[in-house]
Amino acid sequence: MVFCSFLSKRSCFFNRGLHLGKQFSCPNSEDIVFRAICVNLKHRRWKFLDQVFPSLTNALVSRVVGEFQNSPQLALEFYDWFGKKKGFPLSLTSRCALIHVLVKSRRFDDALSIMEKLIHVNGMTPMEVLDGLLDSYEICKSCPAVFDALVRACTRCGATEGAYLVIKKLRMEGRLVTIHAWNNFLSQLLKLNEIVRFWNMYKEIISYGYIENFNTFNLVVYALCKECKLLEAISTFYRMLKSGILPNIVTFNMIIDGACRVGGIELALKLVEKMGVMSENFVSPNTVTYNSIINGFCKLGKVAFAEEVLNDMIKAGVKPDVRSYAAMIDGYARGGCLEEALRLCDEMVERGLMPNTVVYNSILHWLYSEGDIGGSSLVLSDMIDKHVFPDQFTYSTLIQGLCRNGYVMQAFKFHCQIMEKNVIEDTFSHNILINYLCKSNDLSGAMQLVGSMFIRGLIPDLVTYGALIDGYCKEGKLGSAVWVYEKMKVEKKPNIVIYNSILNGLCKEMSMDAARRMIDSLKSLGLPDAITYNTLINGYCSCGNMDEAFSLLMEMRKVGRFVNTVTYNTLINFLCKCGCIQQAKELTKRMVLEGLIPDFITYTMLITCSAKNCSADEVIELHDSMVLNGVVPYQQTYQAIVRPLLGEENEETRV
DNA sequence: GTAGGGTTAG
Repeated sequence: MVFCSFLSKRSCFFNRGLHLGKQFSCPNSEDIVFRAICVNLKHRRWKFLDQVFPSLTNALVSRVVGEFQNSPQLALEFYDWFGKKKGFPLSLTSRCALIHVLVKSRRFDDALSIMEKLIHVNGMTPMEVLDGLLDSYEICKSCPAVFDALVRACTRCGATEGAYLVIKKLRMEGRLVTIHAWNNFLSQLLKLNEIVRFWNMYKEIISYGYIENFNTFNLVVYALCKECKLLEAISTFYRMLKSGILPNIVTFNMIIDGACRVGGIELALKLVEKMGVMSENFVSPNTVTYNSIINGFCKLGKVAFAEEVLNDMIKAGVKPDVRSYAAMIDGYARGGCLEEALRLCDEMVERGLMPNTVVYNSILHWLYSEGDIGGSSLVLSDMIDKHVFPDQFTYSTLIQGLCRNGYVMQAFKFHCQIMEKNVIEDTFSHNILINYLCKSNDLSGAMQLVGSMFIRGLIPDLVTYGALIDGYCKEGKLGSAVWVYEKMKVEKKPNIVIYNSILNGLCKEMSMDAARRMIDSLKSLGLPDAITYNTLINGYCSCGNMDEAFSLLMEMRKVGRFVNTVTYNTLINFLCKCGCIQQAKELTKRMVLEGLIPDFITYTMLITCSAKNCSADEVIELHDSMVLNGVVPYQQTYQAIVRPLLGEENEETRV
């Protein structure tokens, strides 16, 4: 050590020595450089290090990093200093040496960022990084946590497959990653919404004999809630308690939010109430808890209740945030109460909360839905004035708003503008326009837009393909639809929406046998939904095969959950078209008995048909009986048909 | 680690 410090104090001498060392290939020259670097690095004498830089080799870098394994900060600074130099690239081994040092000293974030750089910037595969770490493992006397860190790095930079390969290879070498690494991997799968894979992995973990920890349990609860399997989520909660693991606020919130999503707000409220007892008084509701409940009420259209929850929240000392207000503002706007929504905007500002992009997007969306172009323009200018930045949602909301209100040219112009600015990152805006073109029978225009998506590096998704397939089917070009379907199938797994469109195509060209076969195979996959059945019913009705249509209705009743208002409307529509008003009325009665309330379409169909086939009194009687059954008369139909039939003295009372 | 807003189907 004395010798080293002597050298460092005389750097000129050292430099000369180094020169000589090179000439005479002195066997100790690397040692000398190494010692010198160590001493000077200890004192952060970067200028000195700059001078010796030309003599550095990868082997030396690894040695220095190893030497500083107990001073990871210095090792890292050395690494960063080296990174700024232009010379030779650092070998994988030197980088891995540093990773080992950082992990051993529990500086995980630094280790992770180096590994992420290796994968992202240097383009290495996770397996190559793993090989580097394995090669240097013994030399660095590293610890197994380094492999957990690699798995974490992979999941963080989206290399999910790589993460799994790493785990698998380690397993084959007899090295097991810990449950923490698996948890990271599982968490990544949930973020990607890969639920099927999540459960496969989970089974694999359990089969290896790992003991689930707190995080594993929370992930399982989260996965179950995502799948709306609320009871199973709750039973996992109890399994957690049995294993001696106390659930935390996140566990509760996931279940409460899950309950709200399936409309089980009462259960959610009960859970909030019992939270204290169930957690041995460790857990109490936080902002997330209240926001889930608020959102639950808002989605049910009960915004006034949500406001009460907000007041309870404040009373309980939990501060509402922008999300609390965003949910209620969206709730009011969704229900057409824009004024109430704007009132809440003022209220949140008074509470010191500024409306953000989400709040503006929501108001914009519902204003456009109402056709209030003027209002949405004002909101948009306000958004710009207040420097609230638009995002992907804003762009697609504007494009859809312009399209659905007839400003198609402006929508395309706006789309081009934002494309030029390169701010479009997702498929929504394209999908909206493609869908619009498909609906206007401009399939070639739609295909062109798909082409421009590819050019921009945007990969068409199921919605894009769905719009095209549906467009072709509606045009009666089943061949083209199938062509798109085949193209899509290479990359994506079709969903029920796609199948429904194809089914509709088959029905349109009256290939009812093929349609029936299709629904049967969909059934074996457990895929059909209400729309599948309704499409087939509509198909049977269109070919005049009412027997098959009604026997399908029976079949649907047996299955249970698929019969809805549309099912009845389809059948009633065809009975009306055939002039069978009596049967149509009978069917409407049946519909009401099943607890389904006829909507404005049912009302219009029946009134129009009875006006053609029955006496004025019968039409009025039909109107009255429907109103008694809770039907809200469709004003346009009422004004055009029913009202003129009423005597003057009755007019006022019935409106 | 959990909560908000936008696209497809009869």
